[in-house]
Amino acid sequence: MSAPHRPVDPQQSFPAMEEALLARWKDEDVFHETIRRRSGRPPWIFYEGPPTANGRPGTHHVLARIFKDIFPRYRTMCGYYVERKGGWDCHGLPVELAVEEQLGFTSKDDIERYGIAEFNAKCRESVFTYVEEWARLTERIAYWVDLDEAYRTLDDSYIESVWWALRTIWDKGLLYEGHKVVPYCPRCGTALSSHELGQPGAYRDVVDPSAYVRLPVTRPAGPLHAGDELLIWTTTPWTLPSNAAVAVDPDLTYVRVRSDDGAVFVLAEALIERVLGNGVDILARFAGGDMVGAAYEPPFPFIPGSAYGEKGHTVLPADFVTAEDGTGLVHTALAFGEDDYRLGEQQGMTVVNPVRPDGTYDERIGPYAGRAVREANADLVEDLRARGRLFRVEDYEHAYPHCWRCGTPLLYYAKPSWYIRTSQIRDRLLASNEAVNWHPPHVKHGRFGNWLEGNVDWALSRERYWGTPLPVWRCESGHVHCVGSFDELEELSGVRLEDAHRPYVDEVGFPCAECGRRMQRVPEVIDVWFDSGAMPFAQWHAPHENAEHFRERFPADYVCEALDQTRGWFYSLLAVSTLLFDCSSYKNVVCLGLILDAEGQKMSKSKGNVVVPWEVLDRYGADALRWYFFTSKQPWDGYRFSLETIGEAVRQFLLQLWNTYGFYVLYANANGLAPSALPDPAESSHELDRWALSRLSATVEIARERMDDYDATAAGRAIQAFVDDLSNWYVRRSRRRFWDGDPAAFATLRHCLVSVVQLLAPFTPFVTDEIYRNLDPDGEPSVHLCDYPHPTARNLALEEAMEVAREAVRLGLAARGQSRIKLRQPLHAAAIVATGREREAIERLADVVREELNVKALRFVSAADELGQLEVKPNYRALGPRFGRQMPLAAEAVAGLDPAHVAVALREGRTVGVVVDGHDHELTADDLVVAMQPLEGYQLEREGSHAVALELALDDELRREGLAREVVHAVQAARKAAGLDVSDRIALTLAGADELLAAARAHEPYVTGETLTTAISYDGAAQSNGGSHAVEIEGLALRIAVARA
RNA sequence: GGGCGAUUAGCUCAGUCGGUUAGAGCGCUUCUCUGAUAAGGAAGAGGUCCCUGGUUCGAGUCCAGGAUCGCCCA
Repeated sequence: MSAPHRPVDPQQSFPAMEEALLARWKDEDVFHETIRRRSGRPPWIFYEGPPTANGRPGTHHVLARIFKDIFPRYRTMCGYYVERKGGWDCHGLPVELAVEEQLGFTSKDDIERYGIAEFNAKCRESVFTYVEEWARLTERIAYWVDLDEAYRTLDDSYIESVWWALRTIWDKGLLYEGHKVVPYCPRCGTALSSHELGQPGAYRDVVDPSAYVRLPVTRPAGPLHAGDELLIWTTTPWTLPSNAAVAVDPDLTYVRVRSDDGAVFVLAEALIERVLGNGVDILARFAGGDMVGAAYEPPFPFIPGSAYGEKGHTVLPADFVTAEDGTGLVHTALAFGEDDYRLGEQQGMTVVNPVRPDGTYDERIGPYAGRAVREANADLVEDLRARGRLFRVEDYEHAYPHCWRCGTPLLYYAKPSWYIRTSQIRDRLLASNEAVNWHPPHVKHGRFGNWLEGNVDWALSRERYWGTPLPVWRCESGHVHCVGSFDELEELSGVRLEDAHRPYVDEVGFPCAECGRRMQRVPEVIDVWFDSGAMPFAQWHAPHENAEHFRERFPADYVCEALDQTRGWFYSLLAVSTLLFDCSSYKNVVCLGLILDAEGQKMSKSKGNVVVPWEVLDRYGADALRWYFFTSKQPWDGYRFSLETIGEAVRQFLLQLWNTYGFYVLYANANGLAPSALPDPAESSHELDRWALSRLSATVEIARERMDDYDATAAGRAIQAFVDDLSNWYVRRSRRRFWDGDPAAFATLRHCLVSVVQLLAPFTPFVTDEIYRNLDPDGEPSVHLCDYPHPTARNLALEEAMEVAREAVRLGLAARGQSRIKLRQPLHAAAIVATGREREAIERLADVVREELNVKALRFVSAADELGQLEVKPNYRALGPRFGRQMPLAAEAVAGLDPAHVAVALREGRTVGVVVDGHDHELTADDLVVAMQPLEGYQLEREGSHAVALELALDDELRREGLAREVVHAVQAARKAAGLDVSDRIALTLAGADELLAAARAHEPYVTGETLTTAISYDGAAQSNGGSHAVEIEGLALRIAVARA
């Protein structure tokens, strides 16, 4: 008889098993088969948010990728057709920076000298530096995604789709060139989008000099006198050479005050004390509006007031001035602040920007020309001091934005730039968001919703090289045209693009349709976030190709990324699709939290606390890592991650599952029971079997319900709870049936195990497939080709009854523990306090309870005062609403009742009367809780109204039986020490104390049966045999010899 | 400075509609069981449910204010 199942190694290395399964999946093409099986079924759409492969994948990428994996797997098993097209984000500054670093470049000039074509060729290579490690990790963690068919944002087809999108937006009048003050990186030579400002590490605390500067009035207005000094405050001294005006709040109260040294300062009244201290002499009070028009001497002489127009170096009214900090008079440098720029626009002033794109002053700033602006701060302040123009300087610590890639402090800087007028469709963005199901839900109207509320136009252009070129052509007369396809460009120019990137696309020109002059592409490329936001259609080259294909796959049912993508991909997806299709690209989204180290510190290379995913995978395997991420907590709360916590996940769950499976295989093989020989588990009449199936069905219900709601955590925990029930209750209580070869027990356990691995397959795809293939050799080739289990009929009464019985067992075992009488020693009876349904439940499962407690009989005690004293308490939940503020009085009245009377009355279905505050009330069984108070000296365990007591008296018969069990225990140990298999038959020889031998004789069928003994002797002849074992049982000697029969 | 979230045992986390003895796992101590054995069971130690105030008969749970941490924004 060959064994029905491959033997299970209890010491199985999970990583080794996983490697073997990876090879089999590859051979059998299981992933694609799971999709092929569902072709023609309803689609369920998943979009992959593209990572960039120019950096190594880290643990946080593993987190994202397994959450991208689990729900598509689940939906596939549920019968949906779930394609999983991978993707790579290829463009953008990170790539350029890596190449610049490699080539030792420090500025854009270096790139231009090197050649854009050559530079972009390097970028193209660099994008995929780590693509193999990404692919290897992706496969190793069993993220089933099609990387062979992955979309790549650098492909010309992808770019053409992006062009189509931009052209469509252009046609709607939502693409425009504007001049705005933008955060600008002087090193990278480009503006940063607001999402880039949102990258981790963008805002850092820095200390800048904050200067109070004196500006003498040269032409007074209103109450001002010539020579009065306007006090202004700035935290960016480098903008002072560009001072164009001073802004005041026309309605705020300002004062002229005389200071100690005789100077007259002008500032807001509310800020006198903060700026000047106490005891100043107020000369005049007036509204800010009164000062408007006054002219002053600027802090630096480099740029004359006239350069800004008529209003240069005068006092202007503005709506953004507050008396919160500073002086109430705001230094205004038109090119370097959004408010400043807007004010200049309103006042018809000319913007003068003496700062070069590389962040240095130009020749207009005399001695400072060529210097990096922020580095000049200190010298500028000294310069002011030397000329008596500095009132005070202090260190000012504030969070200041930095370039998220190169770390350079940004400048706010007026630049021409291309925008998408997203602010105009703000309401549509909000409406799109309304339709999205967010996990966790608070993101929807919290972080993300608030962000949409404050939507500003999308700064789209980048003055860089490696990116999707902005398809806008402009002629010398300023006419502009946006191109929507390569065909269109070819028609216009006669040139077919072979590479849509710079510099090739820059070389294509054509005559202007309006004036006939040559049109040339504008130099900018676009924000990479627009690339990724365009992936729903661009991944298919829609609409130029596959338009229908795309429509069938839009929008996505599911996307998942880390929480930091709220303003990244989640926004770009929503914005692009709302601009084009007026709806969101995704219906359900899961946000993942941050991964911290074991101490709660953010993982970073500089701290050296990064856990490399490979370490975990090599030591514990992918299933362990996946299980930890799925079930340890809600994924958006973030993780405290360490190797140790993963080890716990293995011990807690995977080993328990593995042992239960190993147990099945061991005994199914020992009994030669093949799956085909087993009965239908649903036919079993055994209570434990029916209980297990009902619990299984309950678990299936929860798992499906939670997985449908994208809650892997609760689903996984429910499955784990079932595995625990299976292992620590079903198997434990059924062991006898397994070694007796009861087919119903095997059928039940096998069905439960197979169902469990089907439920778990999306979570831990390796161990589940290993188990499935061995338990169901005639079934599907892989568990991943199975259908997700469906719930069957529950038996709620039985589930409840088992709860009650287990509670009785728990209490009984606790009493055992207290009594110090070993569990191997049988006792006469356990007395259980239970009435009504609870008593029925325990009677129904009496065998289970008796065996577990090792007692001969169960005795029920309905009049519970036999075991302890009754106590009656109010049921607050029921009585609280009824009595309200008189609840304490009611509780008092209840406490005054006679518990014995109450118990009798309630058992007989009568009500109990109480008087509360002079009024009569009737209380029913629901209104009262009858509990036990144990009497002194009883061996009793109680909890609430439940109690179990053990009868401790032993007689000779019980004692003999206890000794017989000790003998069996010793023989089993001897069998094991002799290296016998569990099914080997033996010849057994016993010798030693008469009392032990008598006990064994008295229970000989039991002893021989338990130990698979075919021949037993008590003559001690085995003493001469080398295989003899000497043990001591309760002080009595026993010698045991076993030999294979 | 603003928004969002978190704070429960030494650690990791549950805690439903507000209900009166706040739980689990890990770790620790003691015992026990064992034909799954690096598993299982019992007992013990371990708690200012972040703080303060409020609502309520009753608050870990609801409200307000504050603290600390994290993320996002300015």
